[in-house]
Amino acid sequence: MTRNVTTDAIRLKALGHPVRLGIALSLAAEPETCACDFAEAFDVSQPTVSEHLRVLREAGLVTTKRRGTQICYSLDPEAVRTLERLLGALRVTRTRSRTLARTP
Amino acid sequence: MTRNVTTDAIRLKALGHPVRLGIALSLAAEPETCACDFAEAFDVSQPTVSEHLRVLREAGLVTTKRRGTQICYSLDPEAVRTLERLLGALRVTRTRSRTLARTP
DNA sequence: GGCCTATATAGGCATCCTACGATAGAAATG
DNA sequence: CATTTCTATCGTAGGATGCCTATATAGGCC
Repeated sequence: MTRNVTTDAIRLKALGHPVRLGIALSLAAEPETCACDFAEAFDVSQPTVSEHLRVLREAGLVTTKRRGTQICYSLDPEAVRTLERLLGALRVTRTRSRTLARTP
Repeated sequence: MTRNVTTDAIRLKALGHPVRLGIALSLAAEPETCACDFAEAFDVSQPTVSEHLRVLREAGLVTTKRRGTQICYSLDPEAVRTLERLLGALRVTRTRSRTLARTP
């Protein structure tokens, strides 16, 4: 129950950027995508993509695999599952506090 | 399918802070909590809590209801559901691109 | 109105983010 | 080894974030 709020927050923050979220969604549909494919897809420079990938990597959201000169990125399914569980914990479990319910 | 990536990113970013994520988790367990209860719970000043609540509010993650002098916050179940769907979209749908699979 | 409680806003300051161009590193290829 | 390709890192500038104290605002109560 006492989940690691800090780790979760780091991962949510990592996904909390349009480019990085777009990269993650793209990786869900197409695993093992090379870094070079993202620069053109999201209209940012190569160093910027590399930086965003670094954030995702350090958050533990993606894994890498070198394939020749290029480096392929994939989503870490375990990390995604962890976030899904977190979102599940955000589902409201009670409709209203009984103490507050008495107050008009 | 062309979901609003920007809105999703804003919400993920809003949750991507330990205090705000803590507030959200707290609200899931105890809806309609007054703002004043968070300051002591998270060991930050009242204006800081107010600022964090503003971020959650502007992200559409929480709703407010005035009760006398105090303002009670609740999670917006619809926003949570939206994020759950987003996380679902992050589940890897294919194991490997066939094109890439041929490359050693 | 005057006072109290709860919340929001303003101002200030330090830190972090994000973008870029330039450059360095790593692997394949000639 | 030299070159090419792909990726990462460096350096930096502008803006955003997060925290505080001080102050303003809103509602209830006497």
